[in-house]
Amino acid sequence: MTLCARASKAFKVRLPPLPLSSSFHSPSLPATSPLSDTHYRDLIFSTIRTTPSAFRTRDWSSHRFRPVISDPDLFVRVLAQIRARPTVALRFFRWAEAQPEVKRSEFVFCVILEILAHHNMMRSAYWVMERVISVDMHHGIVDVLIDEYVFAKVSIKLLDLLLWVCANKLLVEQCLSIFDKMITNGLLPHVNNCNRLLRMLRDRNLASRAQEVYRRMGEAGIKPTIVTYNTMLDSFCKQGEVQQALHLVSEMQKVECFPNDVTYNVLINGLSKKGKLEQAEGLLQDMLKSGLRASAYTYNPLICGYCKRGLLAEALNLGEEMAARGAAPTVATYNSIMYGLCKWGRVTEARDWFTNMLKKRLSPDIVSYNTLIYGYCRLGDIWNAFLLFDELRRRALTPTVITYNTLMDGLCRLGEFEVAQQLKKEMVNQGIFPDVFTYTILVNGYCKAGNLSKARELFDEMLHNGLEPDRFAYNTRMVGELDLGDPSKAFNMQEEMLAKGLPPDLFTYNVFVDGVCKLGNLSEAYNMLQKMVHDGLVPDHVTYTSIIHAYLVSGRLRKAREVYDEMLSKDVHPSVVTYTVLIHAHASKGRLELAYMYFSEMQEKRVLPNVVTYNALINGLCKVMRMDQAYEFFTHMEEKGILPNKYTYTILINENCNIGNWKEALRLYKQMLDREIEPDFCTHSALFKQLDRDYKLHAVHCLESLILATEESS
DNA sequence: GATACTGGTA
Repeated sequence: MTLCARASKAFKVRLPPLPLSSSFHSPSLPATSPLSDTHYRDLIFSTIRTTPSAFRTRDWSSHRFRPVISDPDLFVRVLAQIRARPTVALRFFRWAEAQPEVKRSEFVFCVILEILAHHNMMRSAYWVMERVISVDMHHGIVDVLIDEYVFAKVSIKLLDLLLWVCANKLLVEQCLSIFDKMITNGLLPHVNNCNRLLRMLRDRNLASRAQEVYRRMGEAGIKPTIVTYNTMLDSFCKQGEVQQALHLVSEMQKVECFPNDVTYNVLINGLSKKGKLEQAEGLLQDMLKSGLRASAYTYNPLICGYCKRGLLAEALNLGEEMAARGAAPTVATYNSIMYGLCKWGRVTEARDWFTNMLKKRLSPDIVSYNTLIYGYCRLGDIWNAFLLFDELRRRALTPTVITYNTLMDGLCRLGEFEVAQQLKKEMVNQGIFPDVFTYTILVNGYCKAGNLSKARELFDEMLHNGLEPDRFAYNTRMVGELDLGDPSKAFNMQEEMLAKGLPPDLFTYNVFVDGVCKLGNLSEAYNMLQKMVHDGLVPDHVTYTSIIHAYLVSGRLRKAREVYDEMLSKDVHPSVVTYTVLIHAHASKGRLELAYMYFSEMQEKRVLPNVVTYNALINGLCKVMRMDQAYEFFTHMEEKGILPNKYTYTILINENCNIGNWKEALRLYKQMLDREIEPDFCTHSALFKQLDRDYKLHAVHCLESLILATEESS
């Protein structure tokens, strides 16, 4: 008799009565039994049948049942024999599982599972199923259950249970395979388990496989629930396919499944992430009209969307509306607002919100801390960032890979590469492994610092660690090669990306357009522009700005203006960078009337000038020695809350030195020091270039007093 | 059973 056949009997048919052999009824046998195997088995069965109490006791080892568990075949039969007493069977099974000599087979598991399922002891069955997975026998179990060794009803129950356990353990491949086998064999999994599977696929960005599962559910006749639809909608939204999501909404309504609050929340989230905030607000109105309650899940994505776009006022309005509707702000609401403030450099205000959150007795989570750390890092305030890093640990929060990455980015921006690398070591010591973000941050940092070899080394380390570079990682690396190294390497990498299913996106094209522009190959840049349009991508303000910039640096101002006009005609909105490069080039070539024109145009279009824009203007004015106007802009910018930086001061110091206005140059120099703006080599050479004239003596005195001061202190 | 917030590229 094969094992399968035996098991089949064990499940479906009562075992035939076993012969009562010999007079050994007592379970207390001598330690060494001279009996043969067959006799021994008979003995055990007879004991079970005639002395049930012997089996009921927990002390199976002393009752000589130990051999049962090292013989799966025997084990199956013993379990089948006591199938009417599930608690005893379970206890025996648990005891067996704890014994080192236990030998398992699919059938042992199937019998105990079948007994438990039959008696509706699903909690215990769950535990058994976990054992099944931990000893990697689930494939065998699935096959046994599907091959009709137990009644279909029980099979489905157990397979559903297995799906559930696998889903809880996030074993996506296992789930897919069980789902597949069940459907193929006409055993329909419960819709809840299908939903769990869909959720897992969504979480792993396997949207197309989710669609496949959804399709097969439909074909097999598993009726989707509102949860199925909501999960699918979220999966589409996560891929940015909001249109497909909206299509599914009409599909679900056709089968009389109507959107609920979660449906709306998912769609509002999807639209907000795409930046379609007006449409998202429209849905919010629809939702309220149909009598559904808006919650933090509804408002937070919208608030977050507005914050990311820099529309803080709108975000705060929504926050008030939300509170007025009785939806209390959550930690995530605060986190979104803090992020919005941090992104725009307003970390002090973000800190105030953090304090407010504490006052409202909401506990900041790791996201709150990551957000504030991000804010400080962006401002170059690594000190406060590290203070928060300490504080979060005192609150018993654990830093995540995001915490480390944010800090490392902050360090790289300050050129503190050694500390960044040290932090990378520390995170590994803490059991947190660098991810693609970590490496992209470091590669970017080293590229920006001009250290291409270190950048290459880290990129290779990432590959060596089995990490799959994404678009960001490739784009970053390609910028490095285009700017510092070997453009052909960059082109090869683009091929590599394509082969990996990463077709060039807007960023990739912009990287290359800018790269070939910098190499002076403007016609090639135009070719690329055509190619990207051919690929269905729309050149944006960055693409155009690169080309405009290239014409400007090559001195072809008229051609640059033509490209600018083309950009406007294509309805691409110029950015502050577009205007700034135009202003810079025209102002520094003495074409101030055009520079002014661009400056007023940008303000009409509500594109806010930044410190670089003002520097460009001040620079142009200084060059034609219109110092009074230069100073006017210097005052203007401060009034608008745009603080001059070291370039602003250097430009003004330089021109004051040129015209021999040494006192004014010194005053500016002092002011910049007072404002803790670090002068650089250019500032100093501007200051000292006239030294060989009147103020050489001053410098000598200065040096002497320095020497004296040193001698006194030593 | 389903939904929100944090890090890297031009």
